[in-house]
Amino acid sequence: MNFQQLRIIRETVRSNFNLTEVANKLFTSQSGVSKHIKDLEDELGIELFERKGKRLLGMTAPGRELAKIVDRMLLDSQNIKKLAEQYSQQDQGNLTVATTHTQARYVLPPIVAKFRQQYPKVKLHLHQGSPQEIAQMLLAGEADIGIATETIGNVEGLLTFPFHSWHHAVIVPAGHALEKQVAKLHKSGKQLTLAAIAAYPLITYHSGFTGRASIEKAFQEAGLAPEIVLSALDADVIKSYVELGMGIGIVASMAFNAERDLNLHRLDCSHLFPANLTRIAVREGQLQRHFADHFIALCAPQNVAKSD
Amino acid sequence: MNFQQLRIIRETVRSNFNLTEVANKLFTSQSGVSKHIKDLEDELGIELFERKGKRLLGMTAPGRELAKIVDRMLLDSQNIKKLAEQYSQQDQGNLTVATTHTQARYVLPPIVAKFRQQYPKVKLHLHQGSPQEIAQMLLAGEADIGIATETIGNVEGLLTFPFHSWHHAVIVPAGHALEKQVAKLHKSGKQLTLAAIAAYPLITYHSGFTGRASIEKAFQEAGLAPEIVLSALDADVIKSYVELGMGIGIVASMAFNAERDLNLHRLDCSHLFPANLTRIAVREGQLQRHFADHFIALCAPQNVAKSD
DNA sequence: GATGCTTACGATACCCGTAAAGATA
DNA sequence: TATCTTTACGGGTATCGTAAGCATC
Repeated sequence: MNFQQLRIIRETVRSNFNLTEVANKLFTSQSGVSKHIKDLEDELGIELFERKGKRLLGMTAPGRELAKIVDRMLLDSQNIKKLAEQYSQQDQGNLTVATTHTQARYVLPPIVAKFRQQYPKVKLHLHQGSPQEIAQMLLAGEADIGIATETIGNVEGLLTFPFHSWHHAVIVPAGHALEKQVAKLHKSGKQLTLAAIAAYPLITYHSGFTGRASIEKAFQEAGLAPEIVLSALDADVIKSYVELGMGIGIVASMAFNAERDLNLHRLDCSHLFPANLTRIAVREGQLQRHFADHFIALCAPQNVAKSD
Repeated sequence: MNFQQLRIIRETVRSNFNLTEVANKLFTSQSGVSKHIKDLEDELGIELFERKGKRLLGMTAPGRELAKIVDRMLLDSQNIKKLAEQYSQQDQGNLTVATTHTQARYVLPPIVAKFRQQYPKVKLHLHQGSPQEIAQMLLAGEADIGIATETIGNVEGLLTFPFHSWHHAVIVPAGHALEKQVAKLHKSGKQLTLAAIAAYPLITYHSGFTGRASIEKAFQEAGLAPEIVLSALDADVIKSYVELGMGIGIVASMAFNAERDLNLHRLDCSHLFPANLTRIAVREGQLQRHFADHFIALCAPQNVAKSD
């Protein structure tokens, strides 16, 4: 048994049992991959993979159990390397943060700026993706820290803790009818309603992103079925189309900047949609460079711009 | 990094940083050991061992942390082998039980007999040692199951659960004065006292064995300092000297067999000494063959002979 | 002087990649 | 036929053990 064999086992699972792909990912030859698997199976005296003729289709029962252990071992092997870097190059190295557009664009900048000041020699990698992709990157060891709002909370193998809580807000073109409506309501001591919002065509996030689920839930519970004319990955795109007059937008409230978004106005609706909790996630059992812990420490409340 | 290097790191710690010894233990050459350590240190870019000139004296801080991870990895590598055996040879293999004389001689026989019936192809290895040695064997992976009474409960890295609870008993030569004394006490509804026992020279276990600590504690709390004229590792030895009239014995009550020990009588003293809890221990994180789990299951209360 | 670690060097075994053959869709 | 896996084989590399050199006690 050697590490190359273990890497091959892990990569075979990840690559859906296509050994050619495994060879490419690990920068080695197909034949070597094949032989390594055979050698390991011979050494252990058990079949690890289900085969139909020469094709691999999946794992056997012992194979699945072995894969779990292999994952742990390779994680530990990574931990050894991280440990060594920790001591040999105190404040140097790489930190990969996987996050969504919203966080990267509107929440993380001040934190990243502070971090760079403290660790000028650390190379920061900011990866953008969906919450699912972020979880995958963490589990595969491709990212050190993940930050996302949905789903990330209950992924097996991840350790998460709260980062910050925020609300959605409605954005409208300056002078929009809804804006006047809100002004009137305020005078009589009332607030904006979901029904009033649902009367207009909406532009908001793709499902799975930035609290889209909580928006849908709020409307559904109110018995409303608003027309969502456009969905996008990020608030910048949404704002562009709101400016064009295609509809009113629902975005994370911190995505609105009064100084820059001169053609838009923000309407508070923290009473309409439930608060969203953005979480920080790391892979369970993975050793973190000390500056990674420091990055997480920087994500304390006082460094997060108030958005409501 | 390869497994041989990891094995060498682990063995170096275990062998007190004597590389010659490491080489012998791992059946390889000194020079190879030396080179492997150097290679690993070079690869990681850190010193793992404290050196004085050419001698290794101990570990550096990163070395100590690395050793922990290495232990985990090698444990997992063992787990992979166990897993493979599990599937390739269902009911074959080896089971090493480390225990003390008392358990091996008076408690385990019926359990071992049942086990052999169920798994005739499993080779059982019964290792005897002190509780400390038992813990060491478990932690080093040399034994699968440990059974002992003292200290084993709070050893880091071991998982323990209760096996059975038992009391000490006093044994005396047939017709001994203490025996008559007890008979009298019984008639007036009274019981044997510690003071009555302490009046005679005592023969019991070595300290660290079979509840010796709880015996001492009981006397001490009663303000008594009995004379222990002989201490031994096991009840058989103790009984021999009690028969010779050297003193009265205090042994685990299950060590007395009325049918065999015709020259001795047992006096109940479950009210004088606290109960002793014998525990079963396994190494934390170590995969167990399924017949090992079965062995533990056999240690259920109904299979343990009542001793009080 | 005895023990213990390191370095040098030659033999061996292992790992890798190319190429050809066989199997599957 | 195109894709994929296995087997065979030659070249290269890494590992191992012997032996010599050199510290430490």
